[in-house]
Amino acid sequence: MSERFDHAAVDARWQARWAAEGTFHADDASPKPKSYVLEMFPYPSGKIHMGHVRNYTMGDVLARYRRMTGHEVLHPMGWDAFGMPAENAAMEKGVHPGAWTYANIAAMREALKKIGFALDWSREFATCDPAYYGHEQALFLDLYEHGLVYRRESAVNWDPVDMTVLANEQVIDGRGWRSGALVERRKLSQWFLRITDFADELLDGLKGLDQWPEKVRTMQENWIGRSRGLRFRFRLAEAFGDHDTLEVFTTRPDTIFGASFAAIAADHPLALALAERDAALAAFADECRRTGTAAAEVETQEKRGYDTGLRVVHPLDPTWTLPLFVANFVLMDYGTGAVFGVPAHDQRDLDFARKYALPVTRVVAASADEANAPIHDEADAAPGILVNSRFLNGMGVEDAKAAVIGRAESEGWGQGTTVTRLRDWGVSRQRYWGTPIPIVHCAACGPVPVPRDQLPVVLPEDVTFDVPGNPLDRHPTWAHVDCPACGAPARRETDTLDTFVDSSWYFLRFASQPADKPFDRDVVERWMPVGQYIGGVEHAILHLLYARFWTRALARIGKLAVTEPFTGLFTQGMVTHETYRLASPELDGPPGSLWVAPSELEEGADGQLFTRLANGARFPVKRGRVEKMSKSKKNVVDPHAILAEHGADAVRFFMLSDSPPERDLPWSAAGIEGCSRFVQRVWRLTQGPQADVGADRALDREVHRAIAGVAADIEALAFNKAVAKLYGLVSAIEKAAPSAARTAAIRTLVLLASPMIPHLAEEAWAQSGGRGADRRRRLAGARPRAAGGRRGDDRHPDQRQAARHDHRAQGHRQGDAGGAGAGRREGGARARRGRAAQGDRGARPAREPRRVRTVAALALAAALLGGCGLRPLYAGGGAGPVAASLATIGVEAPGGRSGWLMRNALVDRLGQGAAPTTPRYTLQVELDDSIQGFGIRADSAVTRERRTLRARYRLVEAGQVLLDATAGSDAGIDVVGSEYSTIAAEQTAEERLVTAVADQIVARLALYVSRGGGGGTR
RNA sequence: GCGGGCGUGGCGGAAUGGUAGACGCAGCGGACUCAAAAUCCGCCGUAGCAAUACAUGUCGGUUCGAGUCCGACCGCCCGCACCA
Repeated sequence: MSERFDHAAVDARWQARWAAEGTFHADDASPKPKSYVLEMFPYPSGKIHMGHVRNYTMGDVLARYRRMTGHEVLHPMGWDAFGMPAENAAMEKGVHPGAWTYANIAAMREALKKIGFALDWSREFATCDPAYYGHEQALFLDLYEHGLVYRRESAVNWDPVDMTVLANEQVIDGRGWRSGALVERRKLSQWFLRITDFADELLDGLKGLDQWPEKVRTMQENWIGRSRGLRFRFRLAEAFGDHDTLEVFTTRPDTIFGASFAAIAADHPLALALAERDAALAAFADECRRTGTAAAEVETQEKRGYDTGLRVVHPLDPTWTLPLFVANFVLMDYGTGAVFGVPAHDQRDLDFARKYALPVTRVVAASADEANAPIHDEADAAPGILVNSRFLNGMGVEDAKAAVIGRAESEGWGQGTTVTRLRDWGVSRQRYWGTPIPIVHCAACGPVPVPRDQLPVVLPEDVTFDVPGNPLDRHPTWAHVDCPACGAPARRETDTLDTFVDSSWYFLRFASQPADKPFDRDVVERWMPVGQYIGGVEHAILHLLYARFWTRALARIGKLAVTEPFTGLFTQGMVTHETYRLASPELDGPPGSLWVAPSELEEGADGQLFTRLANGARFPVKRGRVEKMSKSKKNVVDPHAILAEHGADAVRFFMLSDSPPERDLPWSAAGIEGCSRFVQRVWRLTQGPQADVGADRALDREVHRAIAGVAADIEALAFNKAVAKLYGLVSAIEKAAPSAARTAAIRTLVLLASPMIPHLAEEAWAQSGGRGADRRRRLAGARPRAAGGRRGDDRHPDQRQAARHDHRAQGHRQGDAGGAGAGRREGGARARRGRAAQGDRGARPAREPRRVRTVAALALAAALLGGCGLRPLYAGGGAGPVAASLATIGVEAPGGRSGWLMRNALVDRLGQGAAPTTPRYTLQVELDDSIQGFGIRADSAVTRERRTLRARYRLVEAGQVLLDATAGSDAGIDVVGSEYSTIAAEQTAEERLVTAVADQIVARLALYVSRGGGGGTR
């Protein structure tokens, strides 16, 4: 027997059934808790690559897991279909961008279906469909009508290769993010979205995104770059043309008496005006512009300036003037494009001052005594008190800032303000393959919105790409329309929207897609926000910031109540692969042609790698670094071939194995083979001999441990750990003799592994369904057992148990004990911050109320005790006689974890900060700790463990035993509630048991002591 | 320069402050087989016959106990970068 798992047949069978039965359709009207799991939708380049497979597998495991734990899951897929590659293909191959795109979509859709993702394909759409972008045009007009869209002439980043404008976010090191070409500056009339209006909101909103990676939040914070300071005007000593003042911005108004020069950017209006009369200045400014963007080595660039000869008047002393420079380090884009320099406290200003022999005056010092401590080559940025600063002397830096701002405002020469690095979002693109901007330009009326009933403005099909530039511009008829306002001949806007607009709201359209409007608000609000969003960290700023902005903009204009679109964000690592190069010193020179693809490798008997050249000769190959898969390095592995060979389940499993999901995953042939073996092992278990009778307590424990561990790991998106636990469970089952317990364990294994290897799981489940007690027909659509019935008490079973324990133990520190336990668990939860996969409404608050309820239960227990007439034995408080006696007891506990916990618990309860140095009494404690499994095995669902801790303790004085007694407690651990119900770690139970037993012991000791020590030993 | 992250076997990586190296890969030995594939069993940080000792980048500290917490340093990765 031991037939091998036939992945080709099984994969196809279940994929067809899931599609036919609509297994993964999300029901908007479901009463179940909603869970929206989303992976960043792909650009339809034509091929799926391993990065896609990894990304979507992670989301899929989570979606399937959520479905099994009783959630109504929305897990959609679509296509980010506008963009330049389609136009490039049109230029290179002569195909229409639309035809190219849709062909790619078809190919990629089939590929994704072969991996068996639990997607709701009924919601699929492509952003290049007028049925999508028409609604986008409507939303654009909504924003336009609310003043969040405007048009202005502006210097733009022009990509000369792609012949389009780029947003600041798309310029990387002075180059286009896609083409890599050096970006030029041009003046164009552009449409802008007022994202800067939302800078504060977007920044402040980050604080609430505690399930986002810290790194991404920091990147967005830095990108928005908010700084507070003073904006004020210098008066020019002599006016120049229209210019009689100069506005500057500073974050250090406190240092204003340390100013020794003012400087403006080469593009500053005043600099431009001056340059018209001064050829040398014009030349200098040109030079600044040239080096301005291109220089990556900005840090090393020399600080240079050009003295304009003008002087500005110090705002706090009309007799004091400063020279005005044009300087290469001043940016027109930030603040006002003008600064004043304080050399003593800013390195850049110091370098500049040294070069041009400007005065350096210290105005902040550690103390008044050091007011004239010299500044050498390093500016002093340390905080301190103000010196050499007239009315500011003696103030702290913050006080001085406030004082200067206050004075500026009262005297009217400046005001406190906030400046951000963030610019408004330029969305105009001179491209064909994008969403047409729904505006008509009329000579008489100006820009006029296209009336709603004329939307969508559809792209013309008959376009040519034989010459560079925008085909819409040169289309013979498309742009020529009558003005919607006055009827006169007018011209359509021929720019299209940045494709980042398309991806700024697609998650809303997934949640609701009526034909007549962008989305149905009620339905969207049922699903949103996305509970878990998964994608690459390369979108940390652009896409994620724009999507947050767009969502907030819709909220501001009253279209939506949601402000943050993504509650949980996870950024997964890349799939990498070893690289291989021809090993030849003489060929080491020119890069590019030396890479060897893995498929071209052969391995010699000695382990040496080589490749066959065209003439059949062997050529040695050396291993290179492990790098991101890329065509240029030839280290790409095509998912199609791997899927065909190993099947979807093995590939999925590999994507989750070994590396933590946030880190890079090195692809290896050996690794995927290992996963194939695992799939076959699981299959063999399901096909092997089964037994109907017989218990196996040890195996039960392994199963329970696996259920708890796998569930917790999936929740935390720690897939590699869940995989390891499944391996462990498989090993344990393989080693166990046939029994009813083992048969049940195999069924549990299938359930546990089903989110990862769904095809095998469905097949095995269907096979066993005929004989098992549970006749659910479709595993993927399975409802969790008893999920509804357990909602009434979402505390962990252990905690219910704990409450009973404390009741029994009659402890006097119940609150402490319970509180400490809860606090520890919370700490652990925090440690996994940002990964806890519980962003959906309803799920997240579980932790807090749980703790509150536990504490409340303990308080109730204490109150009941009081009502029974029992009074605390420590009536005298910490200074009472009982307490004093207890404090003289030295504790001897056994080693090991339980021993230490017990000793600490006792020392704590005996009122000792630490063990007494000269104990009068000795408390000897022995511990007996055991765990037993028990439970109802009938449907393998309800099974419990019981952990028991017993202590024998003796109180000894000078070798004489005064008291010899036992204490004990136990905890039930309800291991299987539904397939995935979580149990607390057995260690947690241990800690609670220790505290309970310690309470008993101390209570007994206190009773003994309070009775004067008589009363015998029992 | 600023911000963030990370240093654990041959490799990917485990480890609520509690037996470091789970699990996988690679490797070694064995079983089955005419042989191979597949599968199964065992070994697998370093040194040592062994008992044992030493081991989580380095040096300190906190703790009964530190890979984990704190401080300093070294190294690597990522992001931003003349931001006034």
